[in-house]
Amino acid sequence: MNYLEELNPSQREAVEHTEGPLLVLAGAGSGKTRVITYRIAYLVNVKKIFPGKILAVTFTNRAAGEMRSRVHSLIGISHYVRAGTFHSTALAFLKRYIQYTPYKNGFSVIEKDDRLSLVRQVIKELNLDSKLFSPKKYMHAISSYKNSMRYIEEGDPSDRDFGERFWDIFDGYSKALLDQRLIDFDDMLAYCLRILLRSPEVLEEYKKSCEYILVDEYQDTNAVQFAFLKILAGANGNLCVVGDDDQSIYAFRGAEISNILNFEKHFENVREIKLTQNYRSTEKILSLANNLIGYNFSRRGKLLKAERSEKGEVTFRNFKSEKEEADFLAEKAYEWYIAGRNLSDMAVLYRTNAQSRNFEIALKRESIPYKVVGGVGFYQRREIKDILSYLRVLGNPFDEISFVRSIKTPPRGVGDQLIDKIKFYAESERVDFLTAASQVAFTAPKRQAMGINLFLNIILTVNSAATITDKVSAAIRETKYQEYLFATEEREEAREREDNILELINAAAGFEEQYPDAPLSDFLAASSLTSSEDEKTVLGAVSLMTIHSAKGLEFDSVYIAGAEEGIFPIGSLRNGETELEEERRLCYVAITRAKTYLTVACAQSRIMHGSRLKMNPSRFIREMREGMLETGIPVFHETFGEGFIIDLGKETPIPIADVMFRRSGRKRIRADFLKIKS
DNA sequence: ATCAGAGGTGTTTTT
DNA sequence: CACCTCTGAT
Repeated sequence: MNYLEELNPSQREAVEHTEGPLLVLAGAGSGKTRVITYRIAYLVNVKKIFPGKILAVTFTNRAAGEMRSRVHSLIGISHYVRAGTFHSTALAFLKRYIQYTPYKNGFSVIEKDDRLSLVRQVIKELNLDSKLFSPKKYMHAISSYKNSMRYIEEGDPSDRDFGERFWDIFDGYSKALLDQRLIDFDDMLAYCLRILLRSPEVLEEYKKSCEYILVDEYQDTNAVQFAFLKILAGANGNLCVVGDDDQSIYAFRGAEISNILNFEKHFENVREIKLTQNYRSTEKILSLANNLIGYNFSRRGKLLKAERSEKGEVTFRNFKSEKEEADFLAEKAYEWYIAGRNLSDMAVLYRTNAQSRNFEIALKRESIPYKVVGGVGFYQRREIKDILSYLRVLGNPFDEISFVRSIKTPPRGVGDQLIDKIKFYAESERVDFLTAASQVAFTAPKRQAMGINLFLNIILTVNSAATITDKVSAAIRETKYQEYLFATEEREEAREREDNILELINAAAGFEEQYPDAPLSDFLAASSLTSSEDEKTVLGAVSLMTIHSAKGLEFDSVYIAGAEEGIFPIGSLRNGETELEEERRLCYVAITRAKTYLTVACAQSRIMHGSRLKMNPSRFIREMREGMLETGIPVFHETFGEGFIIDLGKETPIPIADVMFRRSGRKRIRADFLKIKS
């Protein structure tokens, strides 16, 4: 087994320690994926474990795919190794044990946007004012509740934590899901766990296929995911979790950093291994990362050591405006390109998606190829949802949202009133929407009946197409979707959307190639589980993305944009320190994406919410540069008084107000105070 | 039934 | 600024 030689001693230990709970604290760039894949290979090849007894879980499909292909190249066959996201794993489980769910006749997956419309609908039906009862907030509350153990145990319904009408809305939403045979993202895991908790025979059986569990990005697990692992592995199980507490950036979505901080309290005889040798970044970059993260208190503590010997290059820039910030990047990208380097080795990272705009404009102007990664995902695009709604309604004719969407787009004379009739019929006769539609068409006036029949004919034609790919093509063709696009949208917009729907045909073909006999519902489920996170960076183009989407990636040159108070850290920190620490971890993630070159940029002013605001450099700049203030010259800062010029030489000086950064003593200045209208 | 325009609202990150 | 919803006109 010569590949063990390709590992350093700690990595090797992590690979070879196969029995009992194992916590691998893997710093950024320390060969985390390598450990997981080699470990699987070791289990199969050396320990002779049947691959079907191994379960590997990650958070993104991209990571799961990568893992599969790397395992494949190590051991040849990877068919029986199950590597997937928590959600795809849960979905596969539910498919297998569907008789244990309330969805014995099948279900389809409801996506985020549709969940929101459903909540909105429920709020409306309860005659509540959507201004007072913000659908977004309630959606979020429902989601948090479903990600808690109270929900799994169907906790105390008198619980009023979420406010007066929460339970009304929650019940309405739950009923709608059940009626429409829909399952949401949170329920995938919730139902899965409920079954495991309540049906010992299922647990017994399923456990056999999970004798060796590996978890990637363990710091991002939430309470339900933790419970899932716990019940499968038990206190002494062969559970190997790999993660980095310093890279926990998903608390807002329920991730519990305590899962990794207190791992050894939940399991017995835990072996802990730290991976601190960094193979990615140069020394200068790592020292910035180490300095910065040292300001956090809630962490296990570790120092990354650079294995690369090159010094690397770190630059701080302070620009007049967001425009200059973008122009500078465009210039840098041009130089990079002229120097014969690959633009895909370069990335711009920002805190919020909205920041991409200026960079897009600047790069477009200079004709530099770029790719905005993330943002609105492919399957969230309107045109894609429009076409897929036809397939979805075929897959699940009880799905009201997909039914409504498909029957009214493109418009064909079926309006809200007619749709209400169909809904009413479906409800009173307890039939699905397609049946209801055809029934209503009999009694409706000619004109209305024509619209419905037009729609039903399209559905029939799509249904009779043999393959999934053909179904997609049929939906596009029969709805005359392209014509519709060019009739209603600007040329360029329509062209782009057209490209996307053609890409959808490719996606379907690709899916069928990979899973030749999979039913339509599998394709639809896969599309629901595919997020913008899974999009790849493009060869020969600069990548633009949020720091969240950059997790797990690396680039030779990284440009961190908008390092300003109010942006990064973001200006809405409610729980003070806890959230600030998460922002700091986010910054740590951003820095550690860089291999050789790192630029941190801030602007003195920027347009936000429509008006130009004065901005101040992020405290993170100060923190990461700690110990590098060789020649700090005191200076008067117009807003905050005494401060320092910390950046000397060719760069524009960065004035930093001392009061902003003093760690002890005076109270922290609130971020919204920092936004001063000019 | 459909669309255009006004007005109001909020704005982090996403499996 | 950008999005969404609601309204009123066609």
